[in-house]
Amino acid sequence: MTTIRDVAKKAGVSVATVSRYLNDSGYVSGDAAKAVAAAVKELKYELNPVARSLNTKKTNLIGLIVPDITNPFFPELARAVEDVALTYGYTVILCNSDENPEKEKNYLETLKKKYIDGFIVTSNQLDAPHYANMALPIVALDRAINEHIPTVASNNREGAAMGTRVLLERGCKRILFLRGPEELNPANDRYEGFMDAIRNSGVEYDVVVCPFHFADSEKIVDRVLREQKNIDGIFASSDVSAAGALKAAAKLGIAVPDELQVVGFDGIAMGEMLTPGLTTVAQDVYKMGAIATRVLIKRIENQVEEQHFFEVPVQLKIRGTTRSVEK
Amino acid sequence: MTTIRDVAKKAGVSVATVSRYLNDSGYVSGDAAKAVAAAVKELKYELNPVARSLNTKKTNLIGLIVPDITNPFFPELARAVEDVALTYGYTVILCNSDENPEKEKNYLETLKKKYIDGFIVTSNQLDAPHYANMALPIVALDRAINEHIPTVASNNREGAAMGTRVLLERGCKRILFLRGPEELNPANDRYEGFMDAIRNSGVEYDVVVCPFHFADSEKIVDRVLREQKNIDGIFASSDVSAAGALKAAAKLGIAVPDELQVVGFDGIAMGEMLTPGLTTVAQDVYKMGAIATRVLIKRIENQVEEQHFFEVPVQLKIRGTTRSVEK
DNA sequence: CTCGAATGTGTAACCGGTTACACAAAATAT
DNA sequence: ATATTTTGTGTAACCGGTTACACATTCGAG
Repeated sequence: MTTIRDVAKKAGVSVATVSRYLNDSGYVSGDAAKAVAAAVKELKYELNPVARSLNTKKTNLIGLIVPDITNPFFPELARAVEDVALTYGYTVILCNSDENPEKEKNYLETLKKKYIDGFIVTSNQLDAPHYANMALPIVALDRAINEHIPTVASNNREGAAMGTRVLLERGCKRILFLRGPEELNPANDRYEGFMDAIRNSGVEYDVVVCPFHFADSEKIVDRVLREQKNIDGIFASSDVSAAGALKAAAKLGIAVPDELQVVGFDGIAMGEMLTPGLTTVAQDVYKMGAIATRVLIKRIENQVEEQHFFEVPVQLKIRGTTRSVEK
Repeated sequence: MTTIRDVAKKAGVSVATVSRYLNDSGYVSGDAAKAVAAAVKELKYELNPVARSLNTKKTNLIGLIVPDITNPFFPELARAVEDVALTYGYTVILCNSDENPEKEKNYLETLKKKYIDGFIVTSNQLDAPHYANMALPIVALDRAINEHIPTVASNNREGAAMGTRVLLERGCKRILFLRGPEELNPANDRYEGFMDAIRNSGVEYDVVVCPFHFADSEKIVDRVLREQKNIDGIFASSDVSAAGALKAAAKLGIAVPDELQVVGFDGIAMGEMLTPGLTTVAQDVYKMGAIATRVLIKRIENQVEEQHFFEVPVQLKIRGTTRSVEK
């Protein structure tokens, strides 16, 4: 392995000059630069990033902490993070936290020791002490807003209001809202948005807490639909729970969208694979990931960025689980 | 930051002794061990892994190269890799290759310089020169088998035969096989399996090449179904293309499973969210990822492992896109 | 009792970079 | 012409570990 000393010797300069040349820092004369460049080329020298990291405490590594990459919301996010990171010369470490604070903390600490440069985090415990003392650039995604941590999120509240209006405009008279887990910020925002839209509509509604999980949602919706025969619209806080609802409806022989209209939230790819296609409030997950990554890298590279909160607009995707609007 | 020298001083021993104690290598007396342990505790010493890596050229990092994490087949794989890696104290770097050899090569080289310990690769270019000269532990997943690279894969051929038989047993008289891309090994194996089962059945069949992509598949199947009205069974080489086929059938008003039965391959979560549920040949993706990771780590840690090929059995999941078997 | 092997420890080189600092030469200001 | 600043370079310390090697002691075998 050729080292910087080999290069220095061959170029007839000191290692300091070579290092300055390589990092474009400090003064290097034209002659020296030429000599070093030639030596680098001739020796096929490649800088050892680990040795560099030992000094600089930087690694061009960023951590992406998600609850579970298996949740269909996250792969696209990961993809965006990876794409943007690559553009800037960074590499992504994937961490599944299972929403487990211990696991999360463990990752944070282990990777910090490895001189990781920063984290993009999807977590609902951003206020936990292990984040406060972090002293490392962090960007929060989708969830939880903390004073000191920049956050990228969809306008969940407005999005949920939009989704609700889709059902209202299409004549629903009794709407079931599948509220997400109460400990999740975005789920709460969506609940607020639903309430915003439903409150003055005069339409009857019902709220049931339902995890973002297919089988659980199917079970819950099955029960509710059996108990309350007159429900003609469901707004689910996630596409996965919407899929569960559709399944339950199908098993009960309830026709969608004729007897029951369904709207989801998220915009995951599965939505259009269903038949009928799932009407949904689509988040621009890729964009969220891309923004988060850029913000993080800016922080890592000490560029000033005054903005702290980045809201990414959602977009309605009207598909087959709702009827056409005019009566 | 406390260093090994601080610990040595406090414990009244040399840095070599501390290092030996920490690494459990060489001789360390009971007294020395106790003194060092106490010093470590008192100083809250934590070893700097980057400094260590500079010497050992190991980082406890492994790379996972997938074509695209967004493809629903891969998140579960990534999850398995991550879970097992964590167990052994390794961390996972995620790389999306887009099947692009340049990108792949670039990752390989960049990360090798960072002293990454090994790679798990899902690629169809394992014979490419950049793999041959790698001199790093690699395990191949799902695709391509190379003399020197251990491979973990499903028994695609037998699985495809099983899937085909599902249609045959249920009385299909004219089967359409959606063959995957010809450059993918597993797709070819599935084709062979299909042929194995169909050849002597006397049943008519048709083969169409179809990428593992929803919209493309829908388009292709739509065309074929329009042209050939008598198709009563479709075996798709992937669940995503099966979903496309179902969508096409629905749009054409063809009833599944009454007029047309469909079987997929992969066993991704989406399959059960569809209505009717997708009958499929399920791969045990999690297991594949877990095995691959264990094999890789064994290699990294120089444990001998004679076995080179690991076949993971597939499992039939009979759901609603096929009828019950008895006539 | 002698000797070779096993046990235990420290010094210093090394992994491969970065960078503070000292110093010299050239350019600019006075 | 002198003082000051800018430019350019090298030496050596440093980042924080690992480890080859030399050396000392203890132990069991013969």
